[in-house]
Amino acid sequence: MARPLSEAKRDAILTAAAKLIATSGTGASTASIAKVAGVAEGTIFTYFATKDNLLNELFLEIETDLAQTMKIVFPTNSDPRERVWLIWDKLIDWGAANPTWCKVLRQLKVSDRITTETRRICNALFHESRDLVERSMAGRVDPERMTFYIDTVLIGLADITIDAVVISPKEQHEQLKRASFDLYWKGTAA
Amino acid sequence: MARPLSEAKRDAILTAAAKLIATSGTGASTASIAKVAGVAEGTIFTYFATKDNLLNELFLEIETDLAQTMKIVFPTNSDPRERVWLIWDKLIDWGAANPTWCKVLRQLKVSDRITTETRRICNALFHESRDLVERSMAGRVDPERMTFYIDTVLIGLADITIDAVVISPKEQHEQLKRASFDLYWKGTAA
Amino acid sequence: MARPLSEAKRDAILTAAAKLIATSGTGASTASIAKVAGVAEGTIFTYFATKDNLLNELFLEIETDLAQTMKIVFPTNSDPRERVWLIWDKLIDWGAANPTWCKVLRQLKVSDRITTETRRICNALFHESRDLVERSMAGRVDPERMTFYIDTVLIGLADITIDAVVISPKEQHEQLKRASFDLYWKGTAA
Amino acid sequence: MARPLSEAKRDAILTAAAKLIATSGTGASTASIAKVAGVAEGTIFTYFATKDNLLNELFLEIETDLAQTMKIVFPTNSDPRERVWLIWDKLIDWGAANPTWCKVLRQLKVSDRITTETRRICNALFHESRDLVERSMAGRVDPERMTFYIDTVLIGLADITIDAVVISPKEQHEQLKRASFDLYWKGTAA
DNA sequence: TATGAATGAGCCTTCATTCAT
DNA sequence: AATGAATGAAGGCTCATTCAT
Repeated sequence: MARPLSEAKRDAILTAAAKLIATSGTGASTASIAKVAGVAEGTIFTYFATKDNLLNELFLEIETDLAQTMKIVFPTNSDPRERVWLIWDKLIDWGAANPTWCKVLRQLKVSDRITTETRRICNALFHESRDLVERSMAGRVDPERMTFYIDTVLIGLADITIDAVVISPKEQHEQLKRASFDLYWKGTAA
Repeated sequence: MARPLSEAKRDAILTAAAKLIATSGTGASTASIAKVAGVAEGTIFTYFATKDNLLNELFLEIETDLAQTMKIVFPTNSDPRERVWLIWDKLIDWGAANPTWCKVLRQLKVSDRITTETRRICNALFHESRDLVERSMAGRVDPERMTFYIDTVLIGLADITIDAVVISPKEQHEQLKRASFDLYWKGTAA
Repeated sequence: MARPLSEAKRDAILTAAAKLIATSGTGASTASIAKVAGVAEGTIFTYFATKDNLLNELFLEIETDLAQTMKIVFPTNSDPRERVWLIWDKLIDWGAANPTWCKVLRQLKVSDRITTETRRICNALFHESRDLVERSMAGRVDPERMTFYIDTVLIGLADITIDAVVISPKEQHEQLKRASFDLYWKGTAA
Repeated sequence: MARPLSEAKRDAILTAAAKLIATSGTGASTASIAKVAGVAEGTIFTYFATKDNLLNELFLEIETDLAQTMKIVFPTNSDPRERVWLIWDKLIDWGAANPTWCKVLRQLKVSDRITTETRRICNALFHESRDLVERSMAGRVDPERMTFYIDTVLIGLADITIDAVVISPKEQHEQLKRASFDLYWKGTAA
């Protein structure tokens, strides 16, 4: 066999792409990505068929990592509030720890180069965590509003919080996290 | 230089730009914008020095319109909750009425082609309304959290709601508006 | 109105393309064509949507010129042999006078970048001349072989002769022309 | 360096190249050739130094096969006409049996990637058959026209006939072969 | 020797901008 | 001022060839 495809090189390309897309948007050129990744311009296309493909894979990669982060084993006897809090905590911390990825996500979410298929797959990744939240909220939330409060507001509010966290000094992170969670928990009560 | 002759032509260009940027992002070509606007390719550059300039002007234009919408004369004897509700109501309605502009805003907010100067000016536009909200919330919100709840969450949650409203059937609009306001009002209480 | 599209520039591009395709085939780069034509690389695409389009237009242009050449007004009382000879004469002379175009034709005829539609149009150009030949040959040629002798052999033999003429010294041109015509005329007799 | 180990692999590459060049011209990529041949991309370059080298070898291979076909032992007491006919017969049949090779030949003949040296070698391959034809034609053809009729027209007319045969239903092959031979034989008579 | 990932020059095309009309 | 042809610097992608395995 010849030189095998290198996972390291693939990652270098994705990392370089993330770095550049975070600051310049999807307009970042494949040439610049190759340069930052330390590979030849053509090499990008042995790992990704097209630039759009690269963009979609990057989106998938980041969302998968985020979804992974949210898969939590709850302590026994934890109450609903604690459970949602644990997820919230993880979510915001992930954002604070991966500011570049957050910026990339914001860029890619509004890009028409991410296919509906990719979006569908990503949504599915969060299915489990989502249902966990729903079960934890059941009973204390108006059922008519449940979908909106979980699928739209939860993710949205977390994004907002992450954005705020990323540009804040570290000592305020916990405070912001608590503030947004409080708002969400109190606000969603029937 | 004096004001360009045709205000109508300038508007046509901005409208065309909005339409195209909403769907294709800032990558929409000046040629395509000119075509949709019904003017020659070169004409764009008699109204806007560069494409970036056009983008910034468009951003400003939309934000100005939105800020205008939020300038409300409150009924005498209206209570704080009612006041914030009125602003909320206007905000969401504006989004529902201007879905294209909302999409444009989402694109431009994450673009590095909008200068910090432009962003600064836009922020200033909302100063008055912002203070109005602050005065209405004073007393019932933890002062430490006030800034975060107003400057970050209010706008952010409104955006989220607008996005949800835009893709929903009309008969759900009021419901969503109420749901998000309830969440915000109850959630921000100390 | 702005600068009008320049027929001269279009011709310069086609001429440059012909020159380069004659020697390097359809692989001649658009950049090299632009350089030889004395225009910017981008200008090619204001005159031709794609390279394939340029290729097809070039093919059409050359074939049209050749078809024009073959539209002859015969002297009154000219006999069939003389008529076919006059066409033959024009055909070979055209080839001798336009060696570059001949080479281009040879390249483009075997290229899959010339569409069947273009080929159809070109065939139609020669319809009139073709029928003239058929009428002149009627009676002295086996009807079963007529199509083959006209549509396939006439054009083919002329091509062969032109190729030979192009690489021969001028004083042999008439000789070669006579030789191939004699072969054709005698050979096709029933 | 000695002969590469696998003659079969070399043939597979040449066959694949022929198949692809017949349809796409010399622009067929070495990668696509490797794929069709069932070998690795790099393997092509252990058998052929460059793509141009592969092209030239392919040309040589096909022409050699054709030349082989034309080496005929004539029946004793065969007259001149019969001899030329036998060669003609073989020539056209070879074309009908090898349509892909014919298309390749047409592509390569007009390509500047086939060196003059390769062309010289190929011409030499047909020397014997050519002289056979010349001897058979001697006496009944104008000596001044002999070279043109044999070196240019014979091969050219055969090509034309082959092209026609290849696109015709099988039951017309003999007819076309006779028609073109008749034309040639009668046409070349002094 | 065979493999196929890696390379980077080069290709066609797009596009913001300029400028002749 | 308005037009749209002209420009040439990128951009995404392909490909012959090299080279590590």
